[in-house]
Amino acid sequence: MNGTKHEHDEDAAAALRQTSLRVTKQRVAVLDAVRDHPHADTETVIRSVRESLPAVSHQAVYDSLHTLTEVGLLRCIKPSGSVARYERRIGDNHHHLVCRSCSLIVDVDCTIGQAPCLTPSHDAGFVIDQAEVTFWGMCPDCTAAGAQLTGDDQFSAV
Amino acid sequence: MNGTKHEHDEDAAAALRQTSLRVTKQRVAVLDAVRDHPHADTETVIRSVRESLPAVSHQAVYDSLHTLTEVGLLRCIKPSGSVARYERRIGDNHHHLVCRSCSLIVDVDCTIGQAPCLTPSHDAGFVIDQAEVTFWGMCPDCTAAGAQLTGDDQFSAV
DNA sequence: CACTTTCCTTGACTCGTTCAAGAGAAGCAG
DNA sequence: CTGCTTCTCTTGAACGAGTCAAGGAAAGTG
Repeated sequence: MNGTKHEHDEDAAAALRQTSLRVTKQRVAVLDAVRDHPHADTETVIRSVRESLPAVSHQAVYDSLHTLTEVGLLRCIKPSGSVARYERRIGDNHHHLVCRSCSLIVDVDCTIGQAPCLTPSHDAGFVIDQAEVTFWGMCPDCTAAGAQLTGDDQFSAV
Repeated sequence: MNGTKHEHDEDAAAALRQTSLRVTKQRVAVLDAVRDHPHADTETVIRSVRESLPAVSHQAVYDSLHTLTEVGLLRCIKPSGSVARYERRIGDNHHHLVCRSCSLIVDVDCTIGQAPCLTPSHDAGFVIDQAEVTFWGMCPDCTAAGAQLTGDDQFSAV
């Protein structure tokens, strides 16, 4: 295992110093939590942060996630039917594969060429700045387990 | 103006009869409401339905939207930061352009070829059944008005 | 028309998220 | 190092889209 807790903290602190944000232990812990739990939801981040800082308020985590997303240190994704999830892989506009059964999210790189689907057939006069692609399906585990879609999944899916 | 209220009702009723669902005036009204308000949210559907059926409960509308989506008469979309929205254009897996400023949603047809982006660079073993593409940007009106993104928009956007 | 099954009404409730006020700490100037 | 200013965190209440549950109403069937 390379990458100690301390190195993570240093890395997170350095990232924070490059913004105009203050370096607080809460924010460092939130950045580390998201690094350790890819595509984590807020609840997971809160639990993870509390392992090192038992007294953090949920509001501090919400605030940190918002602020860090605003300055570009985190990216927020919200697949249909899911709560907000955060990731530290930013700046490459990669896309996501979401399991309809267990909500597992996996990163996928751009599909065709380097700017896939960035040109809709007509843009209706819009100034487009991002194309977000979400692939829906079943992850290997759920496929193997023969998982069936629940009514709710079907509803929120299509 | 072609397409009277009565014709719409007949059309909606016919669509319902092709499923195993009962034809109720609430469901007919919901179908008509979604036809009349493309990409309408639930609140809009409720208001629209109450123009002809003042006494419908919000629960009846929620139930109808769910059921109609399940049987494939409606499609539900939920862009990040937006509530659920419904549309009657189904079966062609078209995509959406969303204005970051006013939340206007516009349909766009498939982009490259007929099955755009349906093949991620690696599928991580997933069985993929749908690729959902959302284009984010600014609609013509907001661009002309020089609308700036609010902090909140920026947050939920990237 | 009577009966069965599905659907709608009513009203309470959940859960993720946000709001607001005041206490606390980060960073800077001296 | 010390005090000051400003930003950040804690506390606790509130919000809103959506859901749950029980009983009454209406659609479809024979």
